[in-house]
Amino acid sequence: MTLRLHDSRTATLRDFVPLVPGSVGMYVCGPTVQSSPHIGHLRSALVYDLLRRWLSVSGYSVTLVRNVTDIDDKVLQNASDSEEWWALAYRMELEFSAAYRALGILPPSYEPRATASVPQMHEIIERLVERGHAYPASDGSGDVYFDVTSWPSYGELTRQRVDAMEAATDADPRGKRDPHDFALWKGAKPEEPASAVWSSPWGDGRPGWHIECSAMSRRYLGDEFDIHGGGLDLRFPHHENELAQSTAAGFPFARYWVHNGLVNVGGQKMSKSIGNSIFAADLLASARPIAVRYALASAHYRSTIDFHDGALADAEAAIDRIESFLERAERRVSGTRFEGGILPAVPQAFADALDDDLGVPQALAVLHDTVRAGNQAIDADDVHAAAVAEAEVRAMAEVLGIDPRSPEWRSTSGDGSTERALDALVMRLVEERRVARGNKDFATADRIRNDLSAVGIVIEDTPSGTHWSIDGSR
RNA sequence: GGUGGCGUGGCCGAGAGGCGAGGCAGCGGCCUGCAAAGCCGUCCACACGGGUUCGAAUCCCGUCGCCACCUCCA
Repeated sequence: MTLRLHDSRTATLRDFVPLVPGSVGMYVCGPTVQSSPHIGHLRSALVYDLLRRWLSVSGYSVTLVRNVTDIDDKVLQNASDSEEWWALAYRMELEFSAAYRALGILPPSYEPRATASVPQMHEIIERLVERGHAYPASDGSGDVYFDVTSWPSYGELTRQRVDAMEAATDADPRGKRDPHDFALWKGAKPEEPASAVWSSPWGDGRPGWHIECSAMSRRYLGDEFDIHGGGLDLRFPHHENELAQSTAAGFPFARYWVHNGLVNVGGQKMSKSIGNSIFAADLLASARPIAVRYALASAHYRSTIDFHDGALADAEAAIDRIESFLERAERRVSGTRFEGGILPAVPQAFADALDDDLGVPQALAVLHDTVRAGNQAIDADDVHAAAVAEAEVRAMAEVLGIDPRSPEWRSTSGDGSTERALDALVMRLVEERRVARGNKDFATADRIRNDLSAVGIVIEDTPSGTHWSIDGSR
């Protein structure tokens, strides 16, 4: 089975056929670095991280470009006397990078900033003006607009007709010929800082929002590329406008359009006015990052996630189950002839699930089924089957970025000396408890177990001895 | 007004004409000194009303409810 993706432009599932066999060029709309990252930004970046990982595991060489919009009305608005817009943008960019890293989102191949591609934007605008699809505003503002009436297929991405669209209420029509025309270039205004002004063939100014993505996708991926991704809320107007300006300029542009669902909180869209936004920093402080990742990844990428209390607890429980199986399997398999001898591979059903429009929920079901089968094998003392299940679970978890045994989620104390010291201390208590249990002194045995539990160390008695672990949810 | 989506067991969340996804929680059992972990069993759901069909959660019609987008939100 080959990968099938839901293409928003055609609203159908389509077999994925790359432009160049063996490689994939993928452009994802990144954040406008105007304020701190929230749960929705994380979900979006995570979706494309999962797609990218699966494409890579499937044998493609993936070039992932995720832009940073570092110049924009809101960036300018949120700047202050004590912090210039570019300083704010960079501070926020660092926050985004930290949040992505914490969630195990792999860095994109390239992460271009809009302000670094202004000449490439000019090139596209020039082509549009030459071809009669864009015009400088007649009011002398220095604005340059895309002429939607000159482009009959405008609206194709969202299947809307221009004449049926609501007229823009907030936008200042200024020198537009049609209220639906959108800005490619915005003439400089006296109140805006000189640092946010670039010269252009149409006068000093700054980029419109949409043009940057057309310019940067082309710069890094070419006139035509495979996949364009972004949040569902960007479909219109942002992606519609990108598509219009790039194709009107003569470029084939994206072959597949992928849109991820949004994150609601308490049944409502997050918004500043309601004050229900969940910021990345708070979220990551409230649970293990691996559990946050699981929680955000476990619903299908196109569905809306209604984030609620308990979502993280569910995810913690699921991760714990995977983790305890892997620890259990590792203990049983190590020292046997199967240790390290099984080539890690994902089960076919798992691959089929991900090939079917990135069916993470079904893929997780396969992972959990394999965990159960592995536990059964351990109970039945079938070491070979246990080792196979262990290798499969790790392979699957690695694809999804939720392998609790992977170095990215392990403590980062470096040389392991802290772990060794702690292990020595705990094992002394475990030995003390073993002796007490041997003497039927269960009061002492239980006291030791309770004391350890009070500091977050869990004791388990198994046929192969007593094991301890740290309760990660604490 | 236009475009699109959703309603599944106590909760989360897949599926899309017949063979009970999965996770969490609960209950019963096995195991255990007691636990924990694990295993087994149990809890047989698809908004409502019609229809099509041998058979519908799935297709069709209608109704109700919820949501998103319609010019600078991931």
